[in-house]
Amino acid sequence: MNISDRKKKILSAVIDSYITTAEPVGSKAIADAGELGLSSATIRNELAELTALGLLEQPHTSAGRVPSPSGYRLYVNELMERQRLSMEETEEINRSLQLKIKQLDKLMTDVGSLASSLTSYPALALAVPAAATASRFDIIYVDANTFIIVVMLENSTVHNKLIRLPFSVEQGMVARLASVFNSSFTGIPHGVIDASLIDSAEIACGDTMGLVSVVATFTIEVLKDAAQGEAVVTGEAQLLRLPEFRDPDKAHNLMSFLSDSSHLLGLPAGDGDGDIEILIGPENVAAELKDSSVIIARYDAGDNMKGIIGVVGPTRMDYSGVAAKLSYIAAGLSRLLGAGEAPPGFDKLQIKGDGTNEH
Amino acid sequence: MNISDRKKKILSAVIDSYITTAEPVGSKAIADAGELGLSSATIRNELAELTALGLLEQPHTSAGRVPSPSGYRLYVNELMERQRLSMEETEEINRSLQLKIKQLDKLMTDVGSLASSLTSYPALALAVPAAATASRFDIIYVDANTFIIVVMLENSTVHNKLIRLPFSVEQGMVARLASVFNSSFTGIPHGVIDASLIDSAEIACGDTMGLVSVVATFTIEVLKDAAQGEAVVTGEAQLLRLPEFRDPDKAHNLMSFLSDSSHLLGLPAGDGDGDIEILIGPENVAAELKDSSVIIARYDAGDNMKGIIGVVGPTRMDYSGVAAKLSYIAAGLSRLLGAGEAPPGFDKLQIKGDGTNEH
DNA sequence: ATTAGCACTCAGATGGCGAGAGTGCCAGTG
DNA sequence: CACTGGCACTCTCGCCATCTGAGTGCTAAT
Repeated sequence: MNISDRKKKILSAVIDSYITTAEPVGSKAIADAGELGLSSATIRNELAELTALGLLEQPHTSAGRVPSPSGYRLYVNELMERQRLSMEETEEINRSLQLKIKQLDKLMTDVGSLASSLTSYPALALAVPAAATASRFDIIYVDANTFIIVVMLENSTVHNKLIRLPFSVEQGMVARLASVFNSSFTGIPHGVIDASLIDSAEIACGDTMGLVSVVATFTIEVLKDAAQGEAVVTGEAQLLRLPEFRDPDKAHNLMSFLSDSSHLLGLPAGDGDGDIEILIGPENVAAELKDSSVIIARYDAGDNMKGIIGVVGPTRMDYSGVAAKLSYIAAGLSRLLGAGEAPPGFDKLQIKGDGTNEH
Repeated sequence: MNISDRKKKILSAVIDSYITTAEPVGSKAIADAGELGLSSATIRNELAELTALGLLEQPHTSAGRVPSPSGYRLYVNELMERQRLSMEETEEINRSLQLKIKQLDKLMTDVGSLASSLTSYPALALAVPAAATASRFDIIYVDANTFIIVVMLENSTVHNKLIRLPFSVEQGMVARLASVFNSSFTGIPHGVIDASLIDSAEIACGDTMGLVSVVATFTIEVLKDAAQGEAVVTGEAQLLRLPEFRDPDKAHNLMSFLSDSSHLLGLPAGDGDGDIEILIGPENVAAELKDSSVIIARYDAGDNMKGIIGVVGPTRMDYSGVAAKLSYIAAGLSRLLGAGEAPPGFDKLQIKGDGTNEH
């Protein structure tokens, strides 16, 4: 798409204004701003051409212009100014992250709510499926036929599951079980544990009741769960603040979609660290997101700890501000979690997304 | 409040109808239903008196009647039929609970979403503060100055925290640390661990770097967190389904209130198992809930595992249906978590809440 | 190439009107 | 005396017509 410099400026002006006001913007408003030194008539002509090019849209004949998804795309790809965070903002993020990171089990939720409160949009945080490999087992005896299996993975997360058996097991057996599991099933990637491994463990343990195989089944479940990743959404209420979601049905649609996290697990994937991906309106595959935008940033702190944080909002979004914040959070996460690897700065940030499926 | 039998029937009729339609109900509608064999004029007179008593309200002079909070209170206390769940429903709940309960760390969330999907209202689940006592420690070595402390509590929950030190520690030390913690700090209720205990552990361990005290500080934090209880809210999107929350501002208010779980931790408390508490409109202390109702059920599976599940909705709520479901879920939870204690049936259910702060 | 001017369009606000639902009250009835 | 039929009254809501103003596209002038 090759368009004149002046058109680009005008497009930017429309988008900047629309992003903050959510009102269609007219030629007069742009002329009055005085940035361009052109009369409203001239701008009107340009607006008409931009509309013909599909970069702007007109809600109705006598309204101002509104950016189309392709308009946003162009803006994001070429026009948008990279925003730098202020000292205070970066410090605040660093500080919050330091605190959050200490509680690994609530990490996702916490980082999500950090992102949400920082951007004022609903945020999503997900951990990308990883090869789940156990690094240690613990089995806690609760009563004769109940115990809890605690599995620590190589990615330093801890998972647990309650097991209830139809027969009773004495405490000593449970301890033996734990040690057998520790020697037989650690360091083996999920998926590789098969019947033969279980059999040999059973023999090693002198188990006659099929106990090992029962517990192994549970263990595999735990690993499977862990390998499946995790997704949380926070700050959904933020949606209702936005004029585009004053229609409760629209808001309800999107919120129910978001609250089923399985939808999110499918969504993104991909590698890279610190880079941003922006999906504008119809570029989203899910129908429920067709007139929303999603901005995601990847974090990556070694093989087993990586994922995505992002926000969801209307196509009218502060792309550059949100991208900057998310990118910074993701980079901070990578740095703090990864044992002292080099932190990729915001400068290295690359905006991805080619807009091939513009409509 | 002493009112004629006929008035009670009429009040019930109004409430039943209003609960399902959300429309003010008029005398004719009640007369036409034919349950009472009275003419609309008679019912009109009764309605006028019920309104004078403050049990009903009139949105405007020529509208039907709407139950007032006191009206609901009376209904809940005296009029409401206890609803029995169908065979299918109880089975479904039991089945879901069996599954959910296996993942202790996600228990709250899962039970919350069970309650929410069953009742079609936003649900809240909280674990009541308990005396947090560790039953086992594990320390996982990540690298020379990073490790994870895993604490298992007597209530069979597992917590963990990342520790990063400014100096390095060799792996052997970490193992020794774990064993000292296991012998010194297990079985001791949170709050009792003090400086002298830490000192003696330090000596037992031969620690010269203050390592024990650092880790102990973290441990106490974990215990403190655990003792503080946990609250989750699920299914907030359900609110938007309801006519009373079609106003986005109202919905936003309530949703933001709910999304800050600290508000909820304050709310209920109290003991009892399986019994229901209903807070109608202004009976709620929090201003944000003044025109909503909250129904909660308590579960209690021994000293360390108890809490509350509940739902939030408009005052126009299916009190009896929701109460029955919550009560059943709570009882099931008590039964499944508590090691085989007697399950309190729905028959034993008591409705609490005296409505003293009616307006 | 730009701009001033002008006729035109259309969404949204405003106000009046009628329909309908529901009420309160009164007079009549078993 | 409790109940009912009837009636006048009230008030909301939806509908329609009107008006206003923002914004456009086009044309003619600079």
